[in-house]
Amino acid sequence: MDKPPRVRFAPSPTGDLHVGGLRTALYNHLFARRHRGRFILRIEDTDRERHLEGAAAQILKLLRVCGLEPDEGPEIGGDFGPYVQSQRLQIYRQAAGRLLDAGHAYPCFCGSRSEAQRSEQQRALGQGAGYDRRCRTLEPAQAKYRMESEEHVLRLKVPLEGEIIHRDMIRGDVVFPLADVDDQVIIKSDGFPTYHLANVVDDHLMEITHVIRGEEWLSSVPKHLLLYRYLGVKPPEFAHLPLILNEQRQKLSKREGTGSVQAWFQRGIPPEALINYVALLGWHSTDDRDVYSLSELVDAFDLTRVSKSGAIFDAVKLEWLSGEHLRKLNTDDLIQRCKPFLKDTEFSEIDDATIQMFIESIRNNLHRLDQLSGLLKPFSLKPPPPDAESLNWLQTDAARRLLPLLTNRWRALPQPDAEALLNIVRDCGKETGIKGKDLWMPVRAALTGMTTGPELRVIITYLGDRQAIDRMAQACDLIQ
RNA sequence: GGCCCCCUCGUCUAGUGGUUAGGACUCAAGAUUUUCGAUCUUGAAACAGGGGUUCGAGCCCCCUGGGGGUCACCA
Repeated sequence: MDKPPRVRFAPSPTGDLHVGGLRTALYNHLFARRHRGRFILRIEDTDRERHLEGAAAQILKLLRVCGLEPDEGPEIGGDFGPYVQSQRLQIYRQAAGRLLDAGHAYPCFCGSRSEAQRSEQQRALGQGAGYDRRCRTLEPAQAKYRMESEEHVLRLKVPLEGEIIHRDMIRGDVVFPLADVDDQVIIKSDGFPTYHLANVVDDHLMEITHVIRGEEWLSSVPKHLLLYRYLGVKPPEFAHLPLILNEQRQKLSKREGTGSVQAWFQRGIPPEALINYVALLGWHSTDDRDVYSLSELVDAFDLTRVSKSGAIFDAVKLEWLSGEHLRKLNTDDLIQRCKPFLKDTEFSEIDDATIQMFIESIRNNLHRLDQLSGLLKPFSLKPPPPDAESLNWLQTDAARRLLPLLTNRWRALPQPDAEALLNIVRDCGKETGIKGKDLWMPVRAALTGMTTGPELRVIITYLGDRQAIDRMAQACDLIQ
């Protein structure tokens, strides 16, 4: 690469960041870092109706949480600002004006409603969709006159024949017959540009060298290429990423629970895991690796190795990866990340040392931080009544023999710490010939009312001998 | 429907003319563990179909089939 590349992530602020957007941002970021280029954030807010207050700030925040800090963008600055399209309207109008003067665009007075009806009719007839180009042949003088007083849009004058060849970094050459390309609106009647115009103008002005975006844009490439041509500028390189799909193999939307980045964070998937997972959706190195940190991704990433086919989002594998990352975190970091998920539990006030003890006892079981309260239930100081399975264990013959015996010996202990208590369990096991599950499950059930959970030693240590002995006694009463 | 893209285990993928088609998730079995996780070992599981080209095709070409995207004054 001769010059350092400049790439951008250009979301529209219409809601949450979704996982498709996150992956697009990630690939752009990886490409920029890999080639020592610049990663730019640009907000494409040309749709005034769908615009959502605060969405842009939220997107930036989430990118930062993921470690994808832009080099330029709103709130950040840079030499090519402003980075918000609604602040660049003058620029688009000028560009559109030049297109109009050069005869590559024309005003259209047809109005949106009648056009929508027409499109539907045409589609019903099996014709190519799109505008019927009624205004394309208006007298220039007359058109100009009407523009003064009538509401209108500006349309791109697409050649009626010929073809346009697009060379894609991922897909190779793609040929589009121009006869199938609509006379796209480039300036709306409210004076705002459409995506196509604003996008092309900005990518040029911001000196974007590589456009890396989702495949849903592939079919509008001819419009964009035409725009570059008519504006007299060299188009950037393009890479169209395969789509991320839901189980129905359709484009994943942010409306679906699995599609929302924020929803995953709320469930306690660490950002590094989401990044890692999403990186693997459409890209893989030649080695057999799956677990990557962001910086390892930067080293390994290669845009030309991105695959062409859509990838189904698999929450199960994401959660596995999440567990892997959670386990890799250093303890202090993990403690801090756990705290928000402890907030509404009975453990909200406990100290870091205890949290650490908790975490270490369940670390291997943890896939999402929102599992914390469930996993920690055995430590509860106000346990619910024993569950069905525990009850079964408490009613075994082994339990009936064991529990009273244990309780009495525990009571008799001068220094009843966890280790001493457990030694008694072992001793009783030997004496009675009860071993394995038969030995330990009744104890666990008596102590926690559950049949799963962390090591008993840790639980007893936390509960304290008093509490432990009391619970044993209660269990004995229960099975009498 | 037009145009465009895509097609290797259930899922994500490795593979660029000669491979027992590899890995990961999931699943199953075994081991280990005071339970469940976790861990280790083993196993099940795929080249959409049909024609070519070639000594030889998952890899190249064509057709069929299937999936998807797009056809807005939304991005």
